[in-house]
This record gives sequence, structure tokens and C-alpha cells, in this order.
Amino acid sequence: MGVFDELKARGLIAQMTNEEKIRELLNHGKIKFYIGFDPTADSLHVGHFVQIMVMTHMQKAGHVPIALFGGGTGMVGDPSGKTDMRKMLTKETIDHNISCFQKQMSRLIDFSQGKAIMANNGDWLLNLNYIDFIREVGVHFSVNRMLAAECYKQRLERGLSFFELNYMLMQSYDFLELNKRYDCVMELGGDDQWSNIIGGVELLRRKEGKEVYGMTFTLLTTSEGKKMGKTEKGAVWLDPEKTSPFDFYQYWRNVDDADVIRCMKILTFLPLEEIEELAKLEGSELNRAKEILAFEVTKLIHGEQEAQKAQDAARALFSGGVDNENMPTVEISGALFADGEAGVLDVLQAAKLIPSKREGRGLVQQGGISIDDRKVEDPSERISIAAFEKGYIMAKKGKKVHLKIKLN
RNA sequence: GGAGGAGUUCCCGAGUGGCCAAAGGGGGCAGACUGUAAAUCUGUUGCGUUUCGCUUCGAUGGUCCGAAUCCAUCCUCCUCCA
Repeated sequence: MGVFDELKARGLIAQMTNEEKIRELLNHGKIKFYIGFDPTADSLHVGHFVQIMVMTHMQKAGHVPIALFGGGTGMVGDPSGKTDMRKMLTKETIDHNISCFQKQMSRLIDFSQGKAIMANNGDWLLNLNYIDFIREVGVHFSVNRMLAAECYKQRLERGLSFFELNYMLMQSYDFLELNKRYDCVMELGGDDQWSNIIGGVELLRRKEGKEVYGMTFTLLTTSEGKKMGKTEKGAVWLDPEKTSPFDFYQYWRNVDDADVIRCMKILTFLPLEEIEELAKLEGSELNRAKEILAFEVTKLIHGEQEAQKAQDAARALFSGGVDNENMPTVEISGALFADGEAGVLDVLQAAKLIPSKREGRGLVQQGGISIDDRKVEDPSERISIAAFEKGYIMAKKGKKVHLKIKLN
């Protein structure tokens, strides 16, 4: 199966400029293509991961991915599909974020021997001459058409500054520049990038008379259309310091029934036939599929060893096993136990299992807190230091949040 | 530049002198039911030494026994006009 058909079968492709031509190019040619990443945070998140999967699929088929980092575009911020202007980032933050992105990305994609390329649009955007730029690039853009674009719809109601309107030109110019430098002929991106991608394709046609291509892939959303990879605590990060492998694993372990198969197709390299088999599972059987999904995705990001640890810990916690080697662990100060004992709420707060004692009290009253498998009944209960004889205590909030607490 | 309008707790949004830690909804968290799912129902959702105290309604100052609510100044945003 050609890589185009593979991507399509996995449900990754959303829109493209010229299906026949692109199918031909991807299945039988060897091209260079690019995907842009704006450095809005100091770690990649799950949304980026979809793009990385696509890059990997393409790379395996012999194409050369160019990962373009937004050292220039990050100075502005993409208004597409956003309701508000993004906070402006300083040059220092952007550079720092880019180096974080690069580090993570080089673990996920093979950049050796020209198999993939990293570029930074700051190299050409930051020193542009304003007049030259609007004369050479700006003339090719129609403000009327830009404003009609779906992605600015919300912004036209709430306000769109000229500053941000420039974003599309900058991204389009990137394509032009990458075409010159690397002979890049295709731009990929999330479906929210469609307008920006078209901008680049049209710029190349108008300015250079070249035919280049654009393709977007589906955004990772739940069956209800909500963006995936976001939790109440923020994004699901690829950086283990920001989202631990255990939490990462659990995120996928807990996806909605309706989303498992789609996630598998998009986020793992499991063969489609195997996924189709799993798709036949029903009801509680689906838990098996969820376990596989969680394991596979965690393995891709954090490596097989971490994935195994996360899986062992999860199984132990939820199926009553004994192995708590790999449980999420936190150390708290032994000073709390100066009198030989300490209040439960103080301990839990120190372990960051509860944000405030007030909330902790509420949880205890509803029966949501257990220590060492015994439900805490009274918020004023005290824990004796003797409870730590085995070296730790296990605290549980609700059914899913387990924490091993040690003293230091 | 001119004329109006708005800024409320995580979000939306009610509140126009004491009954306001602030309605309602969303979201979150927890309980029940389950399959570590969804849906549903229930509770909870500023902080604390919790029948009470403290901090909070854009910012700062003021009036008042008492202010999210009134006054002044400032900041930010929106609409219309230019």
C-alpha cells in the first residue's frame, strides 16, 4: 500500500489541493515536504504528535520531511481559528521553546544523513525589509478573500489586528523560501492550517508559476468534536517532566469507547488489519483495545521500558496486583511528623494530592480519600509516622488518582 | 479625535447599598451505577484553626455604620461617527 493510501486509510487526510497528483507523488515519487511548528510552549504536545506521525509515515516511504520551526512566525502568532490574540512571546522564550522542540523531535524522527531537515523561519523572516516584502509578497494577497476565510470568522466578530493578519503572508512566504532552498513541493498541516497552506500554494503559483501542493490532516478530536489532548490541567505534553509517562499512559487508557479505534489508526503504527480486528471488540472488551492503544502510544513517545512500567503500575493499581514499584511517587518532608504524627490533610496537601485543605475536607466527607486501602472518614484524622514503616503510604483520591507518598 | 457601552469567582453570565463568598449554566472534582468507558442521578467547586474568621467582583483612592453595587481618577475592551 502506498503511503498516500495508508494515510487515507488511517483517516488522517482532511483536505488537499489536487488529489490525483498528490496520490501519484506520494505513492511513487520522492519529495520534500514541510510542516510548521510554532514555538508556543516549551514542549510539544499531543496535537503535534499527529503531525509527527505523518512525518514518520512519509519518511518511511522515502520522502524527506522538513520540520520548520517558527522563530519568525512565533513572533506574531497564528490567528486561525483562535478567539483571542495570543500572548506575545519574547525572542528569548521563542528561542528556548524551539530548542526544546528540536530536542524532542530529534528523538521521534530520524534526522541522520539528510533523511529529514530542520529549518527555522526566523532565518529569513526576521530580517525582511518591509517595503520589499509587501511589494513582492503582499501584492499577491487579496484582503477581501482573506477576510472571507472561515478561520478568521470568530476574529472578525471580536477583533483582528493588522499585526495578526500578516501571519498568513509570513507562512506563505515560508513555503516560497523552502521551495527555493530545498525544492520543497508540499506543505502539510492540521486542518486549521488549510487557509494558510492555500496561501502558500497560490503564492508560488502566482509569483513563480510553480505548481506545489498542500494537504491537511484531521485534527485529533473526540467523537463529540472536542479537541483531544487537553485536560483540565492543560495539554497532554510529550515532555515526561510535564506529563509523566504514567499520566500519559492513563490519558489514552481512559479515552472514550467511541474514540479508541480512530486514535489507534492515527497515533500508532499498528497494521490496519490488526486494528480492524480490535475494532470488532464490544463493550468491556474494548478495554483490551484501550490498553494496547495506551501502551503503543506511550512506547512511541517514552520508549518501551517506560511504557511497560506505566502499564504494570496501572494494572497493579486497578486490578489489585501487588507490584507498586512503578507507581507515581512523591516525597514529602518528614518535618511534618515532628510530633510523631500529622493531620491527613496536611500530608495530602504536602503531596499535592489536594490543592487546599478546604477541598480535601470536602473529598473526605464524600468518601473520596483512602490511605493504604482504608477510607478516611474524618478530616481531622491524624497519621502516625508508624504508618510509614514499610517506607511509604499509598494515598488514593477517587478511583483513578493513586499516589505513593514517601518521607525524606 | 467625538459619542456611547462594558470589565464579576476556571469560562459564560445574573447581581445596581446590607438577606452576596456572590443566582443560573458550562467545565472540573467526588459519590452511586459501571468496564479505569459513555450516559444518567447526587454532592461539591475562594482560603482557613469552619455554627466563625479572612481575602475576592479591572486598578487606585474616596463617601457611608456598611460597597461588586455610589463618587473620582486611571487602565483595558467593544460599538457608532470621523
